[in-house]
Amino acid sequence: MHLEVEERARFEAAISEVKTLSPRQNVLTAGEPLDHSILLIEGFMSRYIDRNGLRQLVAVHVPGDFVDLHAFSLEVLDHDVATMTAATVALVPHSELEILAQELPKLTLKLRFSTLIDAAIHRAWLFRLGRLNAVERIAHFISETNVRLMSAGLSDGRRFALGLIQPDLAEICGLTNVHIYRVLRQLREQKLCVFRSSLVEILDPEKLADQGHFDPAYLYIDLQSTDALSSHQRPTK
Amino acid sequence: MHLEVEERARFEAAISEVKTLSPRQNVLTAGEPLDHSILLIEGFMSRYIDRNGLRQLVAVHVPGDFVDLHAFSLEVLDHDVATMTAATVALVPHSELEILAQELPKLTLKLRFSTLIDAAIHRAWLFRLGRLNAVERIAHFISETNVRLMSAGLSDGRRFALGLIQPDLAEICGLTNVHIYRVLRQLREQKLCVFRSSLVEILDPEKLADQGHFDPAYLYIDLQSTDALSSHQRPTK
DNA sequence: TAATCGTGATGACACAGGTTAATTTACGTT
DNA sequence: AACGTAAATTAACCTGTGTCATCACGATTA
Repeated sequence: MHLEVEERARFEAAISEVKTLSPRQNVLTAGEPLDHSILLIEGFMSRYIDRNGLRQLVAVHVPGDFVDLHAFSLEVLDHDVATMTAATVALVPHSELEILAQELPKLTLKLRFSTLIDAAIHRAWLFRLGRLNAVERIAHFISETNVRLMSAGLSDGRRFALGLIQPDLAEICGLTNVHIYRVLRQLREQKLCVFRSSLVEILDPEKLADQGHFDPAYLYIDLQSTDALSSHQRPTK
Repeated sequence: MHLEVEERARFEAAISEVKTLSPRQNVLTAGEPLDHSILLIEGFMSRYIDRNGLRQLVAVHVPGDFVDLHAFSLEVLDHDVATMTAATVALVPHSELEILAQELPKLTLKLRFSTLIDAAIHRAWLFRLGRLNAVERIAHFISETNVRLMSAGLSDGRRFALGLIQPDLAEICGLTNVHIYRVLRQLREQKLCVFRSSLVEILDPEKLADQGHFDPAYLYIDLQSTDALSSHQRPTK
């Protein structure tokens, strides 16, 4: 998301607190009332639905993402939020967002746009779960994550660090962890990609995207200006 | 969605055209630029992703829904839109929505809220596809639709008209139409619900919701004020 | 050093749901 | 009334993924 100098300054001033979170930590629970939203600065976080012990991830967040901007209007979330890796987050009070909305209508538009992309990603995930088989689902997810991380300056298009383990992939793709293992082995043997918890290596990005029926259009990424919201927090690369 | 008298009047004035659409008609295609949004007044519509002939529904719309309000900010859609039954729709130019947003900030909030609920429904669908088996998926979908139609005054909680056929259910639930038939038969035999294209009859709403792990919280329906946006177009209830 | 625990790696087996194909029913059109 | 087409219904068979159980490995912790 590209911010003007003034917008960025004003936005940073709205941050009430910067926190470090430990990995695998529950951060928000469905139903609790919220008065602030979380901007992810470093690390990976997830949003998931847990009903009767059945867990389904509904989003994976990368640095630069607003994790729960939708809580601003909903007031109460319909899902839980957790860290996947250690993470650094900035908290922005809803009261500040309200003021920001009045002062900088253009920034508000950009924020709304980001929640709409969040929904577009939901839809791509629906397609993934509804119509792709196990190998295709993983291929789709890795391709999507690769593009999002490229846009955040955290992937060169072939290699990136990702804090996810096999059971995470299972909860993302609606599969069991035993089967995730089979799929990863297959992708390795086909020389499409190698997934290790700490590092993902894509050997053939194009074939992988093909296999996952992946087309990045729904991410609405302007490939000209790929600086993430948080890029000022890290050495821009 | 509850609108004040002034809001409703102003909103109706923003409508540029009311159209009747025939059933099973494609209305919008992914990627085409849009300058207006569609409010569904009567009938049922769907949004779906079609990639390489694989079709997955990502939303079903009931009267009172804004079908593509998100197009207002995205400008281009990531999915197609079609009618399921014959339908009446109102077109609202984005330019009018822009003006509306400035004149009536409260209405804008309400509209944003409705796009957030749209996303919350996406998430419930993700859970459905990722974690429920065939019978549970159908039970979940029918329970959800029942609640939404109740809120629109189009279901009494046990019976409602729905223009969906078995292949639609397949594209909603990520199954094949052959298997949909098996599931519907099972639900019939278990005396939970009877699905006919023209009429859905829920014999045991509570058991059906249980079976589908359905909890309506994510619909954010205020059971006190259940008038739909379009309710002024029809005799209420 | 041992003990514990989370993660990854495997195999054997079971079954939910897909595939294919055929038949029947419903419905709109001429 | 006759026709064509799409939907519903059904059966036989197959396969992708789940289930269950075990083992190996490395990282913590006692």
